[in-house]
Amino acid sequence: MQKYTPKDIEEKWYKAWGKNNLFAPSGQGAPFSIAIPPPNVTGTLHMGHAFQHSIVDALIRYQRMKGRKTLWQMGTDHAGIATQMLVTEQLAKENVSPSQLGREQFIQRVWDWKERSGKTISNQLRKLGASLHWDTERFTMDAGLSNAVNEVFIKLYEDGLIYRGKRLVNWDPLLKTSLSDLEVESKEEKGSLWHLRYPIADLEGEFLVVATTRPETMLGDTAVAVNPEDTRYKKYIGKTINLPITQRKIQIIADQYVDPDFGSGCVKITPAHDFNDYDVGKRHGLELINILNANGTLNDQAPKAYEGLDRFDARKKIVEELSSLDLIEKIEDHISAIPRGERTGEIVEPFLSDQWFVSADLLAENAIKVVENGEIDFLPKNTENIYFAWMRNIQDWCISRQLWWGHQIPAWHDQEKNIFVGRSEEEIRAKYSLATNVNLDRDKDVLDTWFSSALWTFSTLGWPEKTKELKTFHPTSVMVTGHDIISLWVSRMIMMSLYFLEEVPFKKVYVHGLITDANGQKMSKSKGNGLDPTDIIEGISLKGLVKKRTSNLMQPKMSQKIERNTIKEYPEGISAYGTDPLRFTFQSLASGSKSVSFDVKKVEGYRNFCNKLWNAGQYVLSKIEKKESKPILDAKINLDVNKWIQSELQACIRAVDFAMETFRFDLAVKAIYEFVWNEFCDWYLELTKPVLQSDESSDDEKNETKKTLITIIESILRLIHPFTPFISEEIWQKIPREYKEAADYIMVANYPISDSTLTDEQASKNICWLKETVTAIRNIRGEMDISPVRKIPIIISRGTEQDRLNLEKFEPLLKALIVPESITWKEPEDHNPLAATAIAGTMELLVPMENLIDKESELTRLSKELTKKNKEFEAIKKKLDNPNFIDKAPKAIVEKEDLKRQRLDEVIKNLEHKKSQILEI
RNA sequence: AGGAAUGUAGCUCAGUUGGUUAGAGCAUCGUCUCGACAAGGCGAGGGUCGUCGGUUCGAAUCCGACCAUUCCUACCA
Repeated sequence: MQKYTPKDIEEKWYKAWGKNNLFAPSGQGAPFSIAIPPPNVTGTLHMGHAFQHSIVDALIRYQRMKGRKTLWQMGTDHAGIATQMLVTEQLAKENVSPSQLGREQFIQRVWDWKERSGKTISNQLRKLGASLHWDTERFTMDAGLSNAVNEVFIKLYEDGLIYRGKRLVNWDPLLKTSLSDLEVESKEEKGSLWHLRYPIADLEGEFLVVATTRPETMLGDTAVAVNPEDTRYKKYIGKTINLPITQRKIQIIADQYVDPDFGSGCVKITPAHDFNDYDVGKRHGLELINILNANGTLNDQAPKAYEGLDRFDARKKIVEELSSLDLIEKIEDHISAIPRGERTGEIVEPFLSDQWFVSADLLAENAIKVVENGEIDFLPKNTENIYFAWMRNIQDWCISRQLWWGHQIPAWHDQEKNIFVGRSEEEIRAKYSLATNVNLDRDKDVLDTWFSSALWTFSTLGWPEKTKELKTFHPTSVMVTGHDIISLWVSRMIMMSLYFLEEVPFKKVYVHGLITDANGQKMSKSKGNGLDPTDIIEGISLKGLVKKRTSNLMQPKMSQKIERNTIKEYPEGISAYGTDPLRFTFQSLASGSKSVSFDVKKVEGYRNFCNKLWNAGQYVLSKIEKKESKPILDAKINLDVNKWIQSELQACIRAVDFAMETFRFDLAVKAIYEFVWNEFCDWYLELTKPVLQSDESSDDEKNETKKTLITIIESILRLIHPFTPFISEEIWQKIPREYKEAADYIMVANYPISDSTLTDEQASKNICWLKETVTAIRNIRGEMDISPVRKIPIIISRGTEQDRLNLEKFEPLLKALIVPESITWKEPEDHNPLAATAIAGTMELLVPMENLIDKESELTRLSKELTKKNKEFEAIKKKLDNPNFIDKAPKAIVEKEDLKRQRLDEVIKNLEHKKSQILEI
């Protein structure tokens, strides 16, 4: 028999599905669509992607099997900054700089790179089993989407929602581009606070002390501000400062912004290099002195000695010079939040430059409404707080980037700095009747990548054309994403879709957690704790893993530590667990919590589960022969075991449906896991063995059992398919056609629907009795170290009439599961031998002690059992002794408790009796 | 500073609207080649549900305070 080997069964099916066009929307059901959060075209699949796409694929496959016309729209984005950086780095290895190459050639290089590497992520998604519709794959830079971007830009400009202006923006001096607020990360870092003495003009020897974390910015100071109420400084307001080094004179002004209790109560004002100072400057009409070049060096506004110096070298020099002038009061250690570019890690500077902005207020207003009124639901509900918080305090969005890779802004400038926005130079010339001697230059900036991503749900469906796809699949059904992306992307999609289509982009936003390592640490290259989903699917040696984690480190010093940790955590590397177990693990983690820790041990557990399912499949298939299908399929179901497992299956289907409706993927897979392993494998399969093997069971019984076996496993496979597509397809394909749903592939078979007529409570009760009885005997075996194959005599005592009936009915099954030497029924009044006792219901199961059972161990066992039961009894007694409980609690509860008390009382008396009997020996 | 979330077994997490003895996986211990499965079977141990108070007949669950951790937003130069 073939062993479960994920690799052997996973590779072939994806191709088969694709060949048969199963990824394309089909059928007449209500549309269900999801737009993939576009991965970076030059990127690779990371754990977050794998997690996210596993969830989406489960949703998509579930709805597809439910008969919906299902589209999972594939596409990638151009990731302006990340991709431009990457290609620049490649060029650097050839000792070529982008400027040497020129804009056009550089862009060509990026396209070349995209052609080469763009397939990596697609292939990884295929490996993951993602049932994406590849035929309509889109890319943010392709012609159609670029056209959509232009249309949106032009319309927003014409409607007055896009404007251009000189503003202070976040500037990355390495990339020499602006960044939006959301692309800047501020973290606390150690630094210094320099307290500078600024000499007051005309007052020899008097100073104002200002503090700063960036001394070099003093070269751009145009004022010193104090609080107007500050009595210490009132007298200086209106006077001037001789700004050291520069020899400029700057005013002392009064502004409420200054906190008199912080530091000296004096603040240097540098309007061109600080966001707060910018506002102060505006209020007071201060001059803006920009002292920086785009690359972070000082410009000609700085004294000659400083011109051309890098900002941090300038800082050192300023401090030295001030120090030699005795103008430094003190230097303190200081921790402050340092803003860094998300991609480059470079310290971002507030920088004065011409930029394009989307004014956000109007767009935000509508976007807030649709979430408030429930047109869009966030799941889990509280994630909408992130959305509201950002939306209600929205700032205008800086959309221009000084990059080459991206959508070039469709605007032209003439000599007089007039701006013309349009589809092309020709169109503009015609529209504005510009003479041929007017020179037009195209704006050099490109748009923020998120500008094109904001159109994603509709641009990928063909907008601005009124396509059939757009009509059918928009608004999309769900957006699945991480909470870190709500402001950056989700909110902007909502704004754009509302403005341009007057409908929401999606009806639901499911926000999943962030994948961390097994210790709850964020996975990162620099910590060396990251995992590549491909390595979990295909396996990797320890050596390979160490190499992966330690190569291209920003801090090579970490290398040894990373290696040690890796050896400790994965001494054997990672074995090839396969896609299905990885996917099942991700589902089990999707509980709605904010962060989810990923442990390879979990994958191992679910790999074992897949193995279990595999073996169960083997067992069932081995019992079914094609040629006898007729009597099997015609069989009527009479046996309790068969009715019971059907009931359990129905309950499981209901649980899965409920979980899927509420986006609790963890509960969905848990329901399946428990049903398959704990009921189907542990009990049902074992119970079919005596029926199928025994000569005493009739052909009818055998046939109905075979029928049930195959029915249940076939349903299980369809039930589990959205979560583990490959193993389910593999086993399902081996089931002879006549036993299964009419479909060529399980992927497009119908999803199981729960059928309440298949629920049989009496059968379930009876099987429950059987399980309890078996468990009780197994407990004695286990505790008494009696080998499971050794035959033991069993006496059943104090049983009810129902117990006796059950015993009769299930004797063959009991015999198979508990391997008794004999089973004897005794009436309560009969004398019982000394025996080990177990309780099932109120019935006593006795295993006579002779030669089998040790007195001491049985006493321990009885005591343990007694303690448990007594504790329980006390708790119930306490309740029932409370008159308030009897009075106020619902009758049903009180009766239930009372019944429990009676039963326990009986059980305890029996146990005590047994104990005293043994003590007497 | 403001906002939000989390705290349940050694670890990672479930626990629907308050109502049996608070569950699972992994880890631990004992035991078993029993014809699907040692990637397994069978059995066992392990928890004052962060702390304190309140509401209630009854609280892991509802309310308040506190402690701890995490995230987001804004940062005082």
